[in-house]
Amino acid sequence: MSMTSESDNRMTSQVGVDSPSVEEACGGGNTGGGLPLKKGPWTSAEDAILVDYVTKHGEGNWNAVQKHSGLARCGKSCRLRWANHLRPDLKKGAFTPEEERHIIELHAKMGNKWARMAAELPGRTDNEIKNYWNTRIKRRQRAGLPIYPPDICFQAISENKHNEELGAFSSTDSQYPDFLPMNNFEIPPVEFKRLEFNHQLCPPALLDIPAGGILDIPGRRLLAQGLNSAYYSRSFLSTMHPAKRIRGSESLFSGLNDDCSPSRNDGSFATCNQYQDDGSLLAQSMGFSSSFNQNLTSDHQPSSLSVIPGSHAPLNGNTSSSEPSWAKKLELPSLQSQMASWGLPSSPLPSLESVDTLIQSPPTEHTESCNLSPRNSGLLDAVLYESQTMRASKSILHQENSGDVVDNSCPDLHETGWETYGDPISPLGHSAASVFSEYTPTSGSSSEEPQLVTMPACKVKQEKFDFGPYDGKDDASNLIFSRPDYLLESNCFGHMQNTVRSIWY
DNA sequence: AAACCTAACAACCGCACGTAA
DNA sequence: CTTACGTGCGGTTGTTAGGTT
Repeated sequence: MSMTSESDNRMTSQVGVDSPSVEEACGGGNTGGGLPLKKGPWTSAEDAILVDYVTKHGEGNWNAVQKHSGLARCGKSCRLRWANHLRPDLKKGAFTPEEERHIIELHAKMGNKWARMAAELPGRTDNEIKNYWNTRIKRRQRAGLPIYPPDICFQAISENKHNEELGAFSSTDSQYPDFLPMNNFEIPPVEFKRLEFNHQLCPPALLDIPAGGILDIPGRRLLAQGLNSAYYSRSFLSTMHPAKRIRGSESLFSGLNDDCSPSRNDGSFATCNQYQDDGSLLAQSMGFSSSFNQNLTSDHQPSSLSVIPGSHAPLNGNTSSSEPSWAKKLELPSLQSQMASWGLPSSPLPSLESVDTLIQSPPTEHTESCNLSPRNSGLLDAVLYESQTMRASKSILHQENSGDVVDNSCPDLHETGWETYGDPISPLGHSAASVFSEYTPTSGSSSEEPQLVTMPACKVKQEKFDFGPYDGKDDASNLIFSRPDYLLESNCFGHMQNTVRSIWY
């Protein structure tokens, strides 16, 4: 409470009791007899009053605190103060390494569920954890480091595979009581090497995975982002490279329609020069928009598009009334939330909804009948869920692969799956590109300046990324670790664990 | 010494949900 | 069934201290 004490005098002078928006700030606006409510830091005197009151009357009914104690604070503020500072069971001081590790695991599991995380960290508050996490994100953002340690990704996917083999799925957290061994704080080292932004290593390559050969998209996305991108959370992404964010779906998709030639059929990339410095171009150049072009020729209007089997969205861009409830709001870990946001069958932006027509979403029946739901589940659950979803979607596509609706070759199926996570509202283009251009390790020596990587018909700016020394080799063994598909091969994990040198911590 | 930057912390704000009237 | 209220949660902003330039 040193801070409170120190601020006592200051606060009494600085924080007046005449704050104009107090009533709005505290829902209900209970001023208890018209006493103006105070805002700002608490004084020790106020703390004492609150502690005394709670000691006598217990927690709850916070608005009564102000009424009965004369404290010029709204109930909301009282609750917050008590919960975050005055509770006797609070643990003060910095997080221990064990706690930090636990937070990371919990965040991978739960996402920004601070309260739930706090429930698993005795003596810690949601606010504390949130502040810690946000600070940590900033720090790692600045350092260009991934947010989640690779072993968490490995663990998640390994368990995914294991559970698939067992055929046991559960959406409950208790499924993973020991999500990661607490004593396994040491991360296998990852040696990042230069990765040429070769379009053969771009999503087309990622997507050219034999049908049914390996895990479905979620795992690949997981690793693509978890291992290669430092940008997992939407908020994180939204603040990191504003200039690269997709400015608007309108521009993106009008661009796709108007400016991008349907060039995917020959494996090349569309010409979209106007998006050169935009995530949409990156997204296109990464190929995620490629199957848009399968359906979207330059003279296609959205209304002329067909409904992809399994899609909830009518292709005229109207919001689907049958949008599955889980699609409306997903509560996913930061790893997941980014992914999931890309994959939402319906995006919050109406203008994006035309995308929905191109994004294959799981049939409602399937969703409803599925035991797995990304809501309130953790990373693994979401992975499993999405894997199932993708499988179901693939199945549907296979069944209806007549060519009228979707002209699918096997790779296209994968591409469709990849697109499923391609909600342009979230910076998929950015993140997808980030996997290969921004956050794929590049040579320290050769990347002093942003690199322009020439691709068929478009250029992608490759940002400097310093992952440490680079030995100058571009051999496949170096590159392969950047390939999520490789990472998902069932036998790769052990090798990976032994080979990679972490840039974590 | 001043300006600037960053981390850590505290608190506010708006929204959502549950419940009682 | 509707509404108001209480509460919880997550996002965001503001403040301060310490370090760096």
